[in-house]
Amino acid sequence: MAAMAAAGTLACSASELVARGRESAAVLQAMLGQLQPAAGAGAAPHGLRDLAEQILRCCDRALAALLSDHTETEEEDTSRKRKPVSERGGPADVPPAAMMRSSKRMRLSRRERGTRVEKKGTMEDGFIWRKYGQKDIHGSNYPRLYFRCTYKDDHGCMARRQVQQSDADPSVYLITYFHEHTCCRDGAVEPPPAPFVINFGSKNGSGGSPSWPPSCDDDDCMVSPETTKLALCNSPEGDEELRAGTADEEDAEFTVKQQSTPVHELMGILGSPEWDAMAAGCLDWELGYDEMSSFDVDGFFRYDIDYLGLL
DNA sequence: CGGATTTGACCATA
DNA sequence: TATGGTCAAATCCG
Repeated sequence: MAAMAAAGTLACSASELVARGRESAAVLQAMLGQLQPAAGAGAAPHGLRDLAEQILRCCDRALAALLSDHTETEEEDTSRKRKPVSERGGPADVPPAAMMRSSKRMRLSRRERGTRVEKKGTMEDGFIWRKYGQKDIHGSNYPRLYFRCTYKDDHGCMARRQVQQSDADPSVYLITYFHEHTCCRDGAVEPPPAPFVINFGSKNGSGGSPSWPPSCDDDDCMVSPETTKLALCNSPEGDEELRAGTADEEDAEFTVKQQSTPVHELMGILGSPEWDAMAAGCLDWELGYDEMSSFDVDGFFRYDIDYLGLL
């Protein structure tokens, strides 16, 4: 019992670290993208953008794996309490169609926790979501919106999210994620083609290069598929502020403020022994989740973030 | 016309 | 029984 609690705490801590690393990787990818227009002496070495994308994908997978580990355990516990449809014995006059609907209904246990993210100004996260429901929540001024992955049918991606505006600050969206995106694994969905430039540096997106997220005044504004396809697996979260944590761990939240780092500082790292060590660490992630148990995640991300001067 | 969204109903859980 | 999550028919939209 205590071991399970400890494991849960460890998973929360690790997911925070992975999320932080993911933010750093997104910034790194953005900076590499900014190098593109200046092709020549200052241009990003070939393959670095691919590496940045790889880091992002690794972080996404690791985060999803960490979360699914303990949420699936909880699901097992609650599912045992649920009677199979055949045993529920619905009313005799229930039409077959209604029974079919009932059996297809896959509900989350209220005990099942997702990953909570607070986003300011937009609910966009780079993934393509399909809204499947909306509900007025008792005691809340704003309805809760329910989304699932657009590729649920195509690739069986079970990723879902719930979005609700904050009562305290309507410009803040409380987003809770459930399950991992499987739609961008194994090439099910093509990763963004290079070059892909994300402008993280300014809040107003000025500067001429394409920016993420696209400007949108309407709170319900959804990003066009043409735009979103470019970031399917990377989900660059280019908001001025992002807070993330597990939905049941208030104290586990942390804040990441993204800043613009001069490109020349980044370029100073490339090719150095430090960079090689960082790259090797990222590539090792591709070996699988088992290897992560012996990987110094905390040290890696502290090193990464400190070196880039993002904190 | 096909895909996405809306919305009322259904159902599980606390 | 109240509340919240999901379904699916109706509707909207490009």
